[in-house]
Amino acid sequence: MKLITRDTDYAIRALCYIMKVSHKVVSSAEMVSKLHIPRPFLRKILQVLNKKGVLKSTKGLGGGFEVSVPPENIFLVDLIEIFQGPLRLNECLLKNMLCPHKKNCCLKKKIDAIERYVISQLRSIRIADLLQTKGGRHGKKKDNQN
Amino acid sequence: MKLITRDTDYAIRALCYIMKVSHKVVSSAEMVSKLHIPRPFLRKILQVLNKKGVLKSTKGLGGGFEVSVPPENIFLVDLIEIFQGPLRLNECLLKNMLCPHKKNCCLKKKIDAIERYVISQLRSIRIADLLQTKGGRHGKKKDNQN
DNA sequence: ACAAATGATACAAATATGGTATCATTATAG
DNA sequence: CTATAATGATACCATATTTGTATCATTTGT
Repeated sequence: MKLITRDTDYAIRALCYIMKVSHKVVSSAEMVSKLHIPRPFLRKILQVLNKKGVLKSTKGLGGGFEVSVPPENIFLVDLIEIFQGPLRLNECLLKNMLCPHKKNCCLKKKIDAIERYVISQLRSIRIADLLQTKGGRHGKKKDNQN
Repeated sequence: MKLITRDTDYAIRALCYIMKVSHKVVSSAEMVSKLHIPRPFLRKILQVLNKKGVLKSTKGLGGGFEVSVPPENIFLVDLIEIFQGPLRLNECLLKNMLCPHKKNCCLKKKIDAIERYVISQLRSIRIADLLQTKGGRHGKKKDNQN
Protein backbone atom coordinates (compact mmCIF):
# COMPACT_ATOMS: atom_id res chain seq x y z
CA MET A 1 0.00 0.00 0.00
CA LYS A 2 1.63 3.17 -1.16
CA LEU A 3 0.85 6.51 0.33
CA ILE A 4 2.63 8.19 -2.55
CA THR A 5 2.54 6.84 -6.08
CA ARG A 6 5.04 7.38 -8.83
CA ASP A 7 3.32 10.31 -10.48
CA THR A 8 2.95 12.15 -7.19
CA ASP A 9 6.59 11.40 -6.50
CA TYR A 10 7.66 12.78 -9.87
CA ALA A 11 5.46 15.82 -9.35
CA ILE A 12 7.22 16.51 -6.06
CA ARG A 13 10.61 16.21 -7.70
CA ALA A 14 9.63 18.47 -10.58
CA LEU A 15 8.16 21.11 -8.28
CA CYS A 16 11.21 21.04 -6.06
CA TYR A 17 13.44 21.42 -9.08
CA ILE A 18 11.49 24.37 -10.44
CA MET A 19 11.52 26.05 -7.05
CA LYS A 20 15.17 25.42 -6.54
CA VAL A 21 16.48 26.59 -9.89
CA SER A 22 17.37 30.23 -10.43
CA HIS A 23 15.44 30.85 -13.63
CA LYS A 24 11.70 31.10 -13.40
CA VAL A 25 10.59 29.15 -16.44
CA VAL A 26 11.82 25.59 -16.74
CA SER A 27 11.30 23.38 -19.77
CA SER A 28 10.26 19.78 -19.49
CA ALA A 29 13.38 18.83 -21.45
CA GLU A 30 15.58 20.33 -18.76
CA MET A 31 13.73 18.48 -16.03
CA VAL A 32 13.92 15.22 -17.92
CA SER A 33 17.67 15.46 -18.18
CA LYS A 34 18.16 16.56 -14.59
CA LEU A 35 15.62 14.38 -12.84
CA HIS A 36 15.79 11.29 -15.04
CA ILE A 37 12.09 10.92 -15.40
CA PRO A 38 10.67 9.36 -18.59
CA ARG A 39 9.86 12.27 -20.84
CA PRO A 40 6.26 11.60 -21.94
CA PHE A 41 5.34 10.68 -18.41
CA LEU A 42 6.79 13.85 -16.98
CA ARG A 43 5.08 15.92 -19.65
CA LYS A 44 1.77 14.39 -18.77
CA ILE A 45 2.35 15.16 -15.11
CA LEU A 46 3.33 18.74 -15.83
CA GLN A 47 0.22 19.21 -17.92
CA VAL A 48 -1.88 18.07 -15.02
CA LEU A 49 -0.12 20.43 -12.64
CA ASN A 50 -0.74 23.20 -15.13
CA LYS A 51 -4.43 22.41 -15.43
CA LYS A 52 -4.75 22.28 -11.68
CA GLY A 53 -3.19 25.70 -11.41
CA VAL A 54 -0.12 24.63 -9.50
CA LEU A 55 2.12 25.44 -12.44
CA LYS A 56 1.72 27.96 -15.21
CA SER A 57 2.92 26.97 -18.65
CA THR A 58 4.28 29.05 -21.51
CA LYS A 59 4.30 27.67 -25.00
CA GLY A 60 6.79 28.25 -27.71
CA LEU A 61 10.50 28.75 -27.81
CA GLY A 62 11.92 29.49 -24.40
CA GLY A 63 8.70 28.32 -22.85
CA GLY A 64 8.19 25.89 -20.03
CA PHE A 65 6.69 25.81 -16.58
CA GLU A 66 6.84 28.10 -13.59
CA VAL A 67 5.31 27.88 -10.17
CA SER A 68 1.97 29.63 -10.21
CA VAL A 69 1.11 29.78 -6.52
CA PRO A 70 3.34 30.80 -3.61
CA PRO A 71 5.48 27.76 -2.79
CA GLU A 72 4.45 27.96 0.86
CA ASN A 73 0.91 27.27 -0.23
CA ILE A 74 1.58 23.95 -1.92
CA PHE A 75 1.11 21.03 0.42
CA LEU A 76 1.85 17.39 -0.04
CA VAL A 77 -1.77 16.47 0.44
CA ASP A 78 -2.69 18.61 -2.56
CA LEU A 79 -0.39 16.70 -4.87
CA ILE A 80 -1.58 13.38 -3.53
CA GLU A 81 -5.17 14.35 -4.15
CA ILE A 82 -4.40 15.62 -7.64
CA PHE A 83 -2.72 12.42 -8.76
CA GLN A 84 -4.30 9.81 -6.56
CA GLY A 85 -7.71 11.24 -5.89
CA PRO A 86 -9.09 12.07 -2.49
CA LEU A 87 -7.36 10.24 0.31
CA ARG A 88 -9.86 7.69 1.51
CA LEU A 89 -8.50 4.91 3.61
CA ASN A 90 -11.76 3.07 4.01
CA GLU A 91 -13.45 3.17 0.62
CA CYS A 92 -13.32 -0.59 0.32
CA LEU A 93 -15.38 -1.11 3.42
CA LEU A 94 -18.12 1.11 2.18
CA LYS A 95 -18.11 -0.26 -1.33
CA ASN A 96 -18.50 -3.82 -0.11
CA MET A 97 -20.94 -2.90 2.55
CA LEU A 98 -19.05 -4.58 5.31
CA CYS A 99 -21.64 -3.14 7.65
CA PRO A 100 -24.66 -2.92 5.43
CA HIS A 101 -27.25 -2.13 8.06
CA LYS A 102 -25.38 0.04 10.49
CA LYS A 103 -23.63 3.33 10.24
CA ASN A 104 -22.04 3.03 13.62
CA CYS A 105 -19.51 0.33 12.76
CA CYS A 106 -16.65 0.85 15.12
CA LEU A 107 -14.10 -0.33 12.58
CA LYS A 108 -15.15 2.41 10.22
CA LYS A 109 -14.96 4.90 13.05
CA LYS A 110 -11.47 3.88 13.95
CA ILE A 111 -10.25 3.95 10.38
CA ASP A 112 -11.86 7.31 9.85
CA ALA A 113 -9.93 8.60 12.83
CA ILE A 114 -6.69 7.25 11.38
CA GLU A 115 -7.54 8.84 8.07
CA ARG A 116 -8.15 12.20 9.64
CA TYR A 117 -4.79 12.02 11.34
CA VAL A 118 -2.95 11.04 8.17
CA ILE A 119 -4.59 13.82 6.18
CA SER A 120 -3.82 16.38 8.85
CA GLN A 121 -0.20 15.32 8.84
CA LEU A 122 0.05 15.43 5.06
CA ARG A 123 -1.61 18.81 5.09
CA SER A 124 1.15 20.10 7.29
CA ILE A 125 3.92 19.21 4.86
CA ARG A 126 4.84 22.03 2.53
CA ILE A 127 6.57 21.12 -0.70
CA ALA A 128 8.79 24.11 -0.12
CA ASP A 129 9.91 22.57 3.16
CA LEU A 130 11.24 19.57 1.28
CA LEU A 131 13.66 21.75 -0.60
CA GLN A 132 16.09 21.84 2.29
CA THR A 133 16.89 18.19 1.88
CA LYS A 134 16.03 17.69 -1.75
CA GLY A 135 19.25 18.75 -3.41
CA GLY A 136 19.12 22.44 -2.65
CA ARG A 137 20.62 22.16 0.76
CA HIS A 138 23.98 23.70 0.03
CA GLY A 139 22.77 26.78 -1.69
CA LYS A 140 25.19 27.55 -4.48
CA LYS A 141 27.03 24.25 -4.65
CA LYS A 142 26.85 22.55 -8.00
CA ASP A 143 24.49 19.64 -8.18
CA ASN A 144 24.17 19.22 -11.89
CA GLN A 145 25.77 15.81 -12.01
CA ASN A 146 23.10 14.29 -9.80
CA MET B 1 -5.46 4.14 -1.73
CA LYS B 2 -6.99 1.40 0.32
CA LEU B 3 -5.84 0.62 3.80
CA ILE B 4 -7.84 -2.58 3.75
CA THR B 5 -8.27 -4.68 0.63
CA ARG B 6 -11.09 -7.03 -0.22
CA ASP B 7 -9.47 -10.20 1.05
CA THR B 8 -8.60 -8.61 4.37
CA ASP B 9 -12.14 -7.32 4.54
CA TYR B 10 -13.56 -10.78 3.87
CA ALA B 11 -11.21 -12.29 6.41
CA ILE B 12 -12.49 -9.87 9.02
CA ARG B 13 -16.07 -10.74 8.20
CA ALA B 14 -15.39 -14.46 8.32
CA LEU B 15 -13.53 -14.24 11.60
CA CYS B 16 -16.26 -12.15 13.15
CA TYR B 17 -18.84 -14.64 11.97
CA ILE B 18 -16.98 -17.60 13.41
CA MET B 19 -16.50 -15.82 16.71
CA LYS B 20 -20.08 -14.72 16.88
CA VAL B 21 -21.74 -18.01 16.06
CA SER B 22 -22.54 -20.47 18.81
CA HIS B 23 -21.02 -23.60 17.29
CA LYS B 24 -17.28 -23.87 17.24
CA VAL B 25 -16.64 -25.32 13.79
CA VAL B 26 -18.07 -23.40 10.86
CA SER B 27 -18.02 -24.64 7.27
CA SER B 28 -17.12 -22.42 4.39
CA ALA B 29 -20.49 -23.21 2.83
CA GLU B 30 -22.26 -21.70 5.82
CA MET B 31 -20.15 -18.57 5.68
CA VAL B 32 -20.73 -18.20 1.96
CA SER B 33 -24.46 -18.26 2.42
CA LYS B 34 -24.43 -15.92 5.39
CA LEU B 35 -21.78 -13.45 4.33
CA HIS B 36 -22.36 -13.45 0.58
CA ILE B 37 -18.73 -13.84 -0.29
CA PRO B 38 -17.81 -15.66 -3.54
CA ARG B 39 -17.17 -19.24 -2.52
CA PRO B 40 -13.81 -20.04 -4.10
CA PHE B 41 -12.46 -16.70 -2.93
CA LEU B 42 -13.58 -17.27 0.62
CA ARG B 43 -12.16 -20.77 0.61
CA LYS B 44 -8.81 -19.43 -0.49
CA ILE B 45 -8.89 -16.84 2.26
CA LEU B 46 -9.81 -19.42 4.89
CA GLN B 47 -6.97 -21.63 3.75
CA VAL B 48 -4.57 -18.77 4.23
CA LEU B 49 -5.90 -18.06 7.69
CA ASN B 50 -5.51 -21.74 8.46
CA LYS B 51 -1.92 -21.82 7.26
CA LYS B 52 -1.12 -18.72 9.25
CA GLY B 53 -2.49 -20.36 12.39
CA VAL B 54 -5.34 -17.94 12.91
CA LEU B 55 -7.88 -20.61 12.13
CA LYS B 56 -7.77 -24.36 12.57
CA SER B 57 -9.44 -26.49 9.94
CA THR B 58 -11.07 -29.91 10.16
CA LYS B 59 -11.57 -31.92 7.05
CA GLY B 60 -14.37 -34.28 6.21
CA LEU B 61 -18.05 -34.36 6.97
CA GLY B 62 -19.00 -31.87 9.65
CA GLY B 63 -15.64 -30.20 9.27
CA GLY B 64 -14.87 -26.55 8.85
CA PHE B 65 -12.94 -23.83 10.59
CA GLU B 66 -12.62 -22.70 14.16
CA VAL B 67 -10.67 -19.91 15.75
CA SER B 68 -7.29 -21.21 16.80
CA VAL B 69 -5.96 -18.35 18.92
CA PRO B 70 -7.76 -16.40 21.64
CA PRO B 71 -9.90 -13.80 19.86
CA GLU B 72 -8.40 -11.04 22.00
CA ASN B 73 -5.06 -11.81 20.42
CA ILE B 74 -6.07 -11.22 16.83
CA PHE B 75 -5.44 -7.67 15.72
CA LEU B 76 -6.39 -5.89 12.58
CA VAL B 77 -2.78 -5.26 11.71
CA ASP B 78 -2.15 -9.00 11.67
CA LEU B 79 -4.79 -9.61 9.04
CA ILE B 80 -3.59 -6.71 6.96
CA GLU B 81 -0.07 -8.04 7.00
CA ILE B 82 -1.20 -11.56 6.15
CA PHE B 83 -3.14 -10.50 3.09
CA GLN B 84 -1.41 -7.33 2.04
CA GLY B 85 2.12 -7.82 3.22
CA PRO B 86 3.95 -5.60 5.68
CA LEU B 87 2.46 -2.15 5.96
CA ARG B 88 4.87 0.19 4.24
CA LEU B 89 3.64 3.59 3.33
CA ASN B 90 6.80 4.83 1.71
CA GLU B 91 8.18 2.00 -0.37
CA CYS B 92 7.80 3.98 -3.56
CA LEU B 93 10.14 6.70 -2.43
CA LEU B 94 12.88 4.28 -1.68
CA LYS B 95 12.41 2.26 -4.83
CA ASN B 96 12.65 5.31 -7.04
CA MET B 97 15.44 6.85 -5.07
CA LEU B 98 13.69 10.12 -4.64
CA CYS B 99 16.59 11.07 -2.43
CA PRO B 100 19.41 9.07 -3.94
CA HIS B 101 22.28 10.72 -2.11
CA LYS B 102 20.82 11.54 1.25
CA LYS B 103 19.37 9.42 3.97
CA ASN B 104 18.07 12.35 5.92
CA CYS B 105 15.30 13.31 3.55
CA CYS B 106 12.74 15.06 5.67
CA LEU B 107 9.88 13.80 3.55
CA LYS B 108 10.84 10.23 4.29
CA LYS B 109 11.13 11.06 7.97
CA LYS B 110 7.70 12.57 8.07
CA ILE B 111 6.11 9.69 6.22
CA ASP B 112 7.86 7.21 8.44
CA ALA B 113 6.36 8.97 11.42
CA ILE B 114 2.91 8.76 9.88
CA GLU B 115 3.48 5.10 9.16
CA ARG B 116 4.45 4.38 12.74
CA TYR B 117 1.32 6.07 13.94
CA VAL B 118 -0.95 4.18 11.55
CA ILE B 119 0.60 0.86 12.48
CA SER B 120 0.30 1.56 16.18
CA GLN B 121 -3.35 2.41 15.73
CA LEU B 122 -4.05 -0.70 13.68
CA ARG B 123 -2.22 -2.75 16.25
CA SER B 124 -4.63 -1.53 18.88
CA ILE B 125 -7.73 -2.76 17.06
CA ARG B 126 -8.82 -6.22 18.13
CA ILE B 127 -10.99 -8.21 15.76
CA ALA B 128 -12.99 -9.30 18.76
CA ASP B 129 -13.74 -5.64 19.49
CA LEU B 130 -15.43 -5.33 16.12
CA LEU B 131 -17.98 -7.94 17.09
CA GLN B 132 -20.05 -5.45 19.02
CA THR B 133 -21.00 -3.60 15.88
CA LYS B 134 -20.69 -6.34 13.35
CA GLY B 135 -24.07 -8.01 13.58
CA GLY B 136 -23.75 -9.50 17.04
CA ARG B 137 -24.70 -6.40 18.89
CA HIS B 138 -28.12 -7.46 20.04
CA GLY B 139 -27.13 -10.76 21.39
CA LYS B 140 -29.87 -13.24 20.60
CA LYS B 141 -31.77 -11.23 18.03
CA LYS B 142 -32.08 -12.88 14.70
CA ASP B 143 -29.85 -11.54 12.00
CA ASN B 144 -29.95 -14.37 9.54
CA GLN B 145 -31.75 -12.47 6.83
CA ASN B 146 -28.86 -10.10 6.37
C1' DA C 1 -18.18 -46.88 -0.73
C1' DC C 2 -20.18 -42.38 -0.68
C1' DA C 3 -20.71 -37.79 0.44
C1' DA C 4 -19.15 -33.72 2.65
C1' DA C 5 -15.84 -31.17 3.78
C1' DT C 6 -10.89 -28.90 3.14
C1' DG C 7 -5.95 -28.69 0.49
C1' DA C 8 -3.39 -27.40 -3.38
C1' DT C 9 -2.79 -25.05 -7.35
C1' DA C 10 -3.31 -23.14 -11.82
C1' DC C 11 -5.84 -20.05 -14.44
C1' DA C 12 -8.45 -15.69 -15.72
C1' DA C 13 -10.88 -11.22 -15.60
C1' DA C 14 -10.86 -6.49 -14.06
C1' DT C 15 -8.58 -2.59 -12.47
C1' DA C 16 -4.75 0.42 -11.38
C1' DT C 17 -0.26 1.87 -12.33
C1' DG C 18 3.39 3.36 -15.12
C1' DG C 19 4.67 4.62 -19.46
C1' DT C 20 4.54 5.66 -24.99
C1' DA C 21 3.32 7.73 -29.20
C1' DT C 22 1.28 11.02 -32.13
C1' DC C 23 -0.40 15.01 -33.80
C1' DA C 24 -2.12 19.73 -32.97
C1' DT C 25 -1.17 24.35 -31.20
C1' DT C 26 1.44 28.28 -29.85
C1' DA C 27 5.28 31.40 -29.84
C1' DT C 28 9.83 33.07 -30.91
C1' DA C 29 13.90 33.90 -33.91
C1' DG C 30 15.71 34.93 -38.07
C1' DC D 1 6.76 33.67 -43.10
C1' DT D 2 8.73 29.66 -42.14
C1' DA D 3 11.46 26.73 -39.24
C1' DT D 4 11.92 25.36 -34.68
C1' DA D 5 11.19 24.76 -29.89
C1' DA D 6 8.23 24.37 -26.77
C1' DT D 7 3.43 22.75 -24.60
C1' DG D 8 -1.77 20.69 -25.26
C1' DA D 9 -4.62 16.92 -26.07
C1' DT D 10 -5.44 12.36 -26.44
C1' DA D 11 -5.21 7.63 -27.42
C1' DC D 12 -2.77 3.73 -26.74
C1' DC D 13 -0.01 0.02 -24.41
C1' DA D 14 2.55 -2.92 -20.84
C1' DT D 15 2.83 -4.56 -16.37
C1' DA D 16 1.37 -5.49 -11.72
C1' DT D 17 -2.15 -6.06 -8.47
C1' DT D 18 -6.54 -7.22 -7.13
C1' DT D 19 -10.32 -10.09 -7.33
C1' DG D 20 -11.81 -13.70 -8.38
C1' DT D 21 -12.66 -19.12 -10.89
C1' DA D 22 -11.93 -23.86 -11.82
C1' DT D 23 -10.26 -28.35 -11.01
C1' DC D 24 -8.68 -32.16 -8.88
C1' DA D 25 -6.72 -34.39 -4.75
C1' DT D 26 -7.22 -35.59 0.15
C1' DT D 27 -9.43 -36.44 4.40
C1' DT D 28 -13.18 -38.07 7.31
C1' DG D 29 -17.66 -39.37 9.15
C1' DT D 30 -21.66 -42.36 8.17
